[in-house]
Amino acid sequence: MSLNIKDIAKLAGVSPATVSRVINNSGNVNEENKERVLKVLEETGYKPNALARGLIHKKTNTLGIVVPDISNINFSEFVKGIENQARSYDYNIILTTSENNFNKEVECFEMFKEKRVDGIIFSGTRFTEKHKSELDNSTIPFLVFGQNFEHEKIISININNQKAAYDATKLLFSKGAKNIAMIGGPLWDRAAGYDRFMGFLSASVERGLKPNELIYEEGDFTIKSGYNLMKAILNKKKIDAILAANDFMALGAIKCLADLGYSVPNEVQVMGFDDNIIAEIYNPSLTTVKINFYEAGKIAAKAIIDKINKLKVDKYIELKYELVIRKSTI
Amino acid sequence: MSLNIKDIAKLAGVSPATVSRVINNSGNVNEENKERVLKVLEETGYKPNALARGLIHKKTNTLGIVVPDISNINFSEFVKGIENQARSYDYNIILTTSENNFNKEVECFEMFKEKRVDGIIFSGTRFTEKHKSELDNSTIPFLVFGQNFEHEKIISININNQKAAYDATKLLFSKGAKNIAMIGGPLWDRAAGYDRFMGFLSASVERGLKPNELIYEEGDFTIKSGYNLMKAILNKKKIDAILAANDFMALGAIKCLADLGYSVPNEVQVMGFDDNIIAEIYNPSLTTVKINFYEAGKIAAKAIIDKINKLKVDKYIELKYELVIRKSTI
DNA sequence: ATGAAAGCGCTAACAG
DNA sequence: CTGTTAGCGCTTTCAT
Repeated sequence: MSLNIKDIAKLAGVSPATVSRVINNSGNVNEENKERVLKVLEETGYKPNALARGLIHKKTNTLGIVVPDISNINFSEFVKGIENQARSYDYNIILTTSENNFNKEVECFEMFKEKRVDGIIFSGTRFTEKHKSELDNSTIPFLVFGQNFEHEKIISININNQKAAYDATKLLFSKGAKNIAMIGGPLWDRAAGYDRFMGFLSASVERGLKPNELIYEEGDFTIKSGYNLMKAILNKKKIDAILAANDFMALGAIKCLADLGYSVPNEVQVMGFDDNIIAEIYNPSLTTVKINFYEAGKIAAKAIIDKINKLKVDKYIELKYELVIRKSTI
Repeated sequence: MSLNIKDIAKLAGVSPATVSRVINNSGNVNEENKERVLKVLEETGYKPNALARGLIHKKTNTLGIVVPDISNINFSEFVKGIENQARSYDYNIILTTSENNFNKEVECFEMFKEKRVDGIIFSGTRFTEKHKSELDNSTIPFLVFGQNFEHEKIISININNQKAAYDATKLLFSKGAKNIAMIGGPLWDRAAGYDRFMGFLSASVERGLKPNELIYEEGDFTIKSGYNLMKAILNKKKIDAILAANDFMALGAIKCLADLGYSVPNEVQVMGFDDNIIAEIYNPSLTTVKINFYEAGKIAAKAIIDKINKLKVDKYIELKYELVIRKSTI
C-alpha cells in the first residue's frame, strides 16, 4: 500500500540508511544523492511511519489527556491551551473524557500505557487506590490539573482555591453584604468543593460570624443545582449575597432570583467562579473569580514536556486568578 | 524500563509466542500454561506495546480529528460525540485544532499520515487544491462534517442548511414579521454562510420580496459581529425581525437591541442557528435552529469506523435539525 | 500445544 | 560518504 523507506531507497538508487539520513538530517550525505532522495520524497509524498520510529526511539511525541467533559467550556479552553502549546513543541494529544468515572480514568491510563504516550495530563476529582497503583507502576510523567493530590510522581497545577474564595467573600462583604450564603460544590472535591468552602468560611469567621451560622448548600456545579439551591435558601433565610463555587451555579441562582422577582444586584448580589464565557454576556453580567483555563493548559503542556525532556519542573505550580467585577454585584 | 513480551515469557517459563496467544486469545494454549501467563501478566501489570502491534497489523485504532476551535461549544459537543462513540468501538482520537488555517489543516493531515491513523474526521470551511492533493494521495478514510465538498473519497455529514434557513425564515414570517434582516456568515462558507443565506432568500422571494430588497449583512459568526451588524442595520432600515446565521451573532444582535432600547421580541424578533447551550439560558432565551452536534459526532465516528471496516457507508449523511421556539420570538 | 524464526518499517552502529 | 546488519516489541507462519 503506502511506500516504505526501502521503496524510496530503490527509487533513488541508494540504501535505506541514506534515505534515513536525508530525512533526519543526520550524518553526512553526498549532495547529489541528497538531491535525488529529496526529489523522490517530493514526488512520492512519502511519510515515514511514526510507529516504527516510535518503536526505536521509545518516544511517540504524544500526550495523553483526561478531562471529565470536553463540552464544559472550562475544560475545552484548557485542552485548547494544551493542544496549542503541545503542537508548538511538535507533540500531539490523545484526548479522552471520563465523566469523572474512576474506572474510565484508570482505563484511559492503561490505554495511554499501551500507546506509549510520553506524558499524561489528568483532570479529575478523586485519587483512589487504583489511581495510585496505576501511578506507582508507571514511569510516564504525570500532571494533575485542578487538584492537589498527594503523590511523589505527580506534578500539580492549580490555583489557590481557598485564598480565592476568601478574597471573593471579602469582596462581597466590602460591597455591603451582611448575609452571604454559599452554593458550593461537593465537599469531597477537595479543590473546587472543599477549599472554596474553606475560603468562604475563613472570611466569614474573620468577619465575626460563627461557623454554625453560615448558610451553605452543597451543589454539583450544574445550572440546575444552582437554581434549586437558591430556591431552597430563599425559603429558609434572608440573604443579600450569594457566592457560588462556579459560574454555572451562579447563573442558575441568578435565574432563580429573577424568576422569583428579586433584583440582582440590588437585593441580592451574586458572585461566581471560573469566568466562563457566559459570565460576561449574561444579563446581568456576572462578577466572578477568573481562572484562565487556556493559559493553564499551556502551562500544563509546557511543564509535562519539560518533564519528559528531563528538565527541572516544580512539583507544584500555582496559577494566578483574578476578581472580575461586573453587574451582578454592586 | 518497562517489560516486554520476552520478559513475560521468561517469567512464565514459556515462549513469547505463547504469551502472545494468551493475550490475544488466538490459537490453543494448554490450560496450565495459560494460568501461569495470566498470573505473570497480572503481577507485572504488563501492557503490550501498541506501536509494535500497529506496525504489524497496519492499524492503530486511532482517529485523527481536525476542528477549527475546540473551545467553541458546537465543536466541543461534536468532539465529545466522536470520542464517546469511538471509545465504544475501542478507538481513540488524536485531536487537533486549525483555527480554519488551511496550512495547519494540511499539516495535520500529514501528521495523521505519519501516525498512521485509521481514519480522519475533518471540520473546516474550505477545500483547496492542497486539501485535494492531500486526499488524492491518501488511502485513509476521510469524513467531512458541516460542508459538502466535492471529492470522490469524501464522506460528508451535514444538515440541509438551505432548507433549515428557509424554514427559519418562514417561521418568522408566520409570527407576523414583515421586514426580516439576515445577519449571515461569509458567503464563501458554502454551508453556514452561503446555503443559509440562500434559504433566507428563497423564503423571502416566495413571500413576494425582490432579491434586491433583502436586508443582508455579512458577519463572521462572532458575538461582536452580530452586535455591530445589528447596529448598522438599525441605522439604515426599519426591521421587525432578525435571522442570524448562528447563535453567537444572534446573541450579539439581542445585546445591541437591548442597549439601544428595543424590546425583544415585541419590537424585534430574533432567531439564531445551532442551539448553543447559551441560547437556552440567555435572557431572553433564544429561538433557534437546533443542530445536535453531539449526535453528529457519534454518527460521524460510526460512519468512519464502518468505512475503516470496509462496510458500506453512504457518501452523504443528512442530519436532522429542529426549530426550537423560545422567548426571542413572539 | 508450543517454540523458532521471519518480518512489520525504521534507525544506529559498524565497517568499509 | 555509504551500505550492511542488527534490533525496537510484537505477531504469525511453519515445524515439531
